[in-house]
Amino acid sequence: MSDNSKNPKQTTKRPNLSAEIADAIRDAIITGQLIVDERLPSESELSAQFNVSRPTVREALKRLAAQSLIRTQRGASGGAFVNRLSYEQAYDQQVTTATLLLSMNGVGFETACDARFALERACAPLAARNRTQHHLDRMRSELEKQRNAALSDEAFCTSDVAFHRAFVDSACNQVLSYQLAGAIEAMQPLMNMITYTRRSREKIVDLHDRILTALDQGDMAECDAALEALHSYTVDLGKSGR
Amino acid sequence: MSDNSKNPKQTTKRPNLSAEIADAIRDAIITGQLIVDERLPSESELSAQFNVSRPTVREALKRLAAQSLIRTQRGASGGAFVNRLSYEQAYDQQVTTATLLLSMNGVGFETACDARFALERACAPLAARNRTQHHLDRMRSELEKQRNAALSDEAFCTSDVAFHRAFVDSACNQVLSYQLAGAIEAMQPLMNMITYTRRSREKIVDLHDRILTALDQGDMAECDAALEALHSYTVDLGKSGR
DNA sequence: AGCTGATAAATGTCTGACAAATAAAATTCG
DNA sequence: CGAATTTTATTTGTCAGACATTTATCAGCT
Repeated sequence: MSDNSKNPKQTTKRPNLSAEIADAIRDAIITGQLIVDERLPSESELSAQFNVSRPTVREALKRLAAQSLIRTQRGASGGAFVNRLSYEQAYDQQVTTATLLLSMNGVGFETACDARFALERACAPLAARNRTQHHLDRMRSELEKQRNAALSDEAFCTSDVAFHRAFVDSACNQVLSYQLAGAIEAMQPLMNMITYTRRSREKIVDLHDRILTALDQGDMAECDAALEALHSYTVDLGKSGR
Repeated sequence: MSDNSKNPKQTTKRPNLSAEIADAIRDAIITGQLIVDERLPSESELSAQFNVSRPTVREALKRLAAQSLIRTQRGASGGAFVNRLSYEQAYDQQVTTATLLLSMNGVGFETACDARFALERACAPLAARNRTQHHLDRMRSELEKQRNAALSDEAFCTSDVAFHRAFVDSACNQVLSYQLAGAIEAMQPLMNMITYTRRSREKIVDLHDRILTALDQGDMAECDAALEALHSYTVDLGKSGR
């Protein structure tokens, strides 16, 4: 790792040192050569190792920081540390990425909707088995909000998302919750924008109630059926708008 | 946007200009103030606008580049452009993030497995409806590979992943394919490491065959049953190893 | 008109410096 | 001797200016 800069274009004529360095460090983290909370060499040491200037190293480190792979700390015994990727940070990235994918690639409403409900229905069996009173309470609380006719459209939507998030969380599977963060949160604006003028809150609240009741009783078939009904209703709303 | 540097600590004592600038630009992209393929101001102009130096601006831009939000181009009429986030780029990030989440947070084998198969089973209805001959051929081709007893463990696993990827893709829903990239690819090493010594290839191939046959016939119930069987078998393998 | 070379604009990189934060060591005082 | 305080060293954050490299554009020549 000392003289890798002697030969000018060793691999594939890369005019992008900071990206190269970032990739090298990223690989070291992914393969486990650098473990969580381990401190990277200081910027000066890294610039010496890679034979580049400090600004270049810094650009590489910022790339990694943007992915939450490292965190930095100033001062003596400060530096860059391998970051334990938290679910919260991963959620945010997931939501950002999913939002952009939807808005930038002209994904059709029905496609997004199909994906969203397919994923959510995947949670039903686990949710029926693992849900706790805490989850049921969260969902019931949101449902009460939604019954209030004075609620603004925006607040109704937020509560809608919270309801479905609680449902997903009730599967008690962090991986699933993470994976669905994008599907649920990113599609809120999309679905909201398309359906909020025509939807019947009453019907949605009824379906939410069916879901909650089914979950309470551990009836995963009924739960799935209610989700499917919500799916159909939403898709129909989308179609009628075109 | 001109004198935002006059008051030293306007919001929350942030000693991190490059992060602040990156967030500002990111927001502009997400909210649609900057649209795809639009060119950002040059680094010099940005440093003037934000009243910071060019290296600081560059660090901000590298953060965005790391998330594939922008791309840069050298030369006259070059610069930073808002990037159309492609599914391919999103796949990579998804897989990287999911891999790290699993390895860094001590996710149990069963939890990961439950999530993985729940998500994959979510594809079954859509797959049964939308699969094309192309997808079936891809899966059949992988299945043939897997029947070859001379195949190395590693190659068998790669083919296994390719088989499931083809299955997911057969739902013909890009959003779903994107969401499942992490679930399928990131868990390969995990599942492989745990089960490869004890699993029966024959049994797995049989189950793959059931899945493929069911998909061919559009029998989504049978397809789901086969996936559930594969799920149970995998979980059992994990349990017996503990 | 078509090709060629100069020009300008932009990113990529380097050097060197200073500011700010922070922990550890050194010092001072009770 | 022990505790509080000051100093010091280390490291990241920021700045300024410079040069290298790439690339589109345009002037000029054949």
